[in-house]
Amino acid sequence: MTQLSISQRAMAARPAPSYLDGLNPEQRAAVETLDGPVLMLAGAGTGKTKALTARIAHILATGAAKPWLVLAVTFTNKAAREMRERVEALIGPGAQGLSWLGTFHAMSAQMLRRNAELVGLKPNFTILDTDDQIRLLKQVIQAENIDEKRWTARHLAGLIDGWKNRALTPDKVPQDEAYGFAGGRGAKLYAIYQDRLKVLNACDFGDLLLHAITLLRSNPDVLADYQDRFRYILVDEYQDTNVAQYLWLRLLAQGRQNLCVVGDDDQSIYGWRGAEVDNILRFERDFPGAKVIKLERNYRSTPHILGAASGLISANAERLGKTLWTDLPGGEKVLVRGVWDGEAEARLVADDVEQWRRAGRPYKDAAVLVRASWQMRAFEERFIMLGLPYKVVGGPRFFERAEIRDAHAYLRLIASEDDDLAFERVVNTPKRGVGDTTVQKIATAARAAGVTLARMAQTLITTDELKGPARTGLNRFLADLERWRARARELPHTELAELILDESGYTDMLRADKSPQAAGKLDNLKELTRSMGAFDTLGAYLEHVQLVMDVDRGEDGEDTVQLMTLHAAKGLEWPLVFLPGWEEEVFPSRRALDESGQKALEEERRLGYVGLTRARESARISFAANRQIYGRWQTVLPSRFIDELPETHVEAVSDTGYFDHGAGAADSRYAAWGPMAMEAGAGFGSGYQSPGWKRAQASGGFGASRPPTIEAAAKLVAPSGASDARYGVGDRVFHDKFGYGSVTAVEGAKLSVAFDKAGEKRVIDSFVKAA
DNA sequence: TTCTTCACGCTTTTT
DNA sequence: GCGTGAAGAA
Repeated sequence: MTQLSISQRAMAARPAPSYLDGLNPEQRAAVETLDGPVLMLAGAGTGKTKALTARIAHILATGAAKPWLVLAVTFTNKAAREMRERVEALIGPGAQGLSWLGTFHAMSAQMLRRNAELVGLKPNFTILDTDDQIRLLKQVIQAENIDEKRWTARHLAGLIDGWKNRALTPDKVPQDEAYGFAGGRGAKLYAIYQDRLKVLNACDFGDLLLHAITLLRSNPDVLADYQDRFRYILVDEYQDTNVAQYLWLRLLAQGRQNLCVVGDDDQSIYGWRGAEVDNILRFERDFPGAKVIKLERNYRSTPHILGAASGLISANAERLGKTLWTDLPGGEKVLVRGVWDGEAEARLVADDVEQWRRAGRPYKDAAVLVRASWQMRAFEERFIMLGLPYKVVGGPRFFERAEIRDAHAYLRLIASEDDDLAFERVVNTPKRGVGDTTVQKIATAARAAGVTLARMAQTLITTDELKGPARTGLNRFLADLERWRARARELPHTELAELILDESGYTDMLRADKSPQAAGKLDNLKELTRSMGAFDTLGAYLEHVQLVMDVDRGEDGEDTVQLMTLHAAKGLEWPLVFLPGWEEEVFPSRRALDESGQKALEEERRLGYVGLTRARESARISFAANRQIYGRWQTVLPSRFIDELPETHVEAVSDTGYFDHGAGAADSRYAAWGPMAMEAGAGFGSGYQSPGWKRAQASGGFGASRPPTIEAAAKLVAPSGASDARYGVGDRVFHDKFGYGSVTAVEGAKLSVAFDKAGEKRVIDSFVKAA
């Protein structure tokens, strides 16, 4: 008798198993509807994870299936970890043996390791990350004599990823798309790249899924085995699946049709990396007889927040449609505030946070969610100035840092000497006199002889092919590798890593580095050796980092304001949420709109919906009049999304204080916001429109090198005949004939102005007189 | 081989 | 405005 059936009997003895406690009728239906396909449409904050984990608990506890016969797929390792923990919390040891709970990629890798030969790989294949992928593609492009400045490896990598997301092998790439790269050689390069991967016994992330599909498609016995094995299949965040993942699932689910997918079409925000909202919109057609269960009761946010979010998302056309409701009390309206510029916005947010803190609330209950990571800088600067504790979530990932990748390359070389990409990465890091020319020489010879770089290097140092420092350096490098491999047998892998970093001169190189980042890099390497300690062997560690590009650094529990992108915020929640930068061009992002038009606009809107629904008690949107983007000042307009928020749930407030023009403004919502009113034609008083000068922006404005100041703006809107209005160097001016310019010198009433368009300087009398 | 200088281009991000 | 990356100089 297994432990499972004991706990099962214990469960059966009780009328209502505890994992069903506190579930509402819809959630309960989602848990207990076990036969046939199920689509759980779960709006934000409706207890989706709770229902999903309870469903797994239910399957296991009722004995419907053994844990190893349940396939549960997520997108991120974090989600997989959380799911496992929560199922364990619900039913205890019965959850052990959930060996098929993980990400699409990890599950694919698991299948491939068992049957690697069937797709032309060896079972110990390596998994390349984006960086390896790009370096390999660069080689392919060079080998084909293509201008790599015109056609970058990064661009090609993007195309290939896109094709792989759509499960397109090189022969299936549509003609017109292949023509988009290097004059029609896109598909050919893709094919060459795939050949190179095979030679290297390597996969990129897309390959994991693609090879798994190939494995299942071309081996009916393997497919039948998995179809039979997986009694129940569960998929989290179904709205984020791409075509390849859809095909993967369809193959596996075809047998028993016991597929339960959970998602929210309104929270699909990864279209740009291949996610197809269509998959969830189409589910009922793909799986006839599917039961659709909607979770609409929200346990997270106040009615005002839900109202604002619902109003916004209702502007989208392609929706399955849900109406979130809550019986939580009213709370405050969503605040919308206009500010002068990004700095003022950061000041405003920081002030709010301090007030929140003074009211006895913790910092960690507040989050700032931005559209793009460059927006974080202003907040960080302000927070640092005030000594306000904050934490950037996401950002450059630990395992993608150069020093960590270098260390890994050394370790990979110890584990398998034929890892060419690793060899190339560190053969001259730190510098040992083995430059590009030498590496090229080795690579050409290795390719010709059909051996690995390391092996060819070994051969070449015995000949006279290489001379001087190159030969000495390479010789020492190879001898080092040999010695480390020998030590690897007796030394624990953490100590081995330290030894390698020391003896290779890598730590010395960083110590000699005077740049401020060097110290951090050394810390990161320490962190690396520490995190290796959690694994028994070097091999186990490397397998882990290849798939799980994240390290559990256990820094939870710190009381800090959370600063992150909207994308990173999905699945999280806070009582107080700031949503800055709601301006056209920024959010919705102009780039997204340029690239994918209406489709992108809807996705941006969903992003706004995700942002709003993160808030439990208070959501505070803000927008600026002037924004520094890539070091250039621009005037910006409030986001169209602000207009789409239902007024009944929104409170518009001004914090500028300087430009309160009240009822005269075009839209009372922006009443207090000077520049907007100006743009809208509300005017700043009769004197503003003086002959020849349509508009004089404050210092700053278009393309200036310093931010506009309130004082300068006030000066420029001085009453008519204001020939005495004084300008400062750097002020922006606009002239009918010459367009925008900036003041380079002031002499009495004469201004020297450099006009942007004309590219020349002109001296003009004063701002009331046309030049 | 390595150091220096100029040009370019720039979201979101997981595996 | 800044970091990367490629081409020329030492």
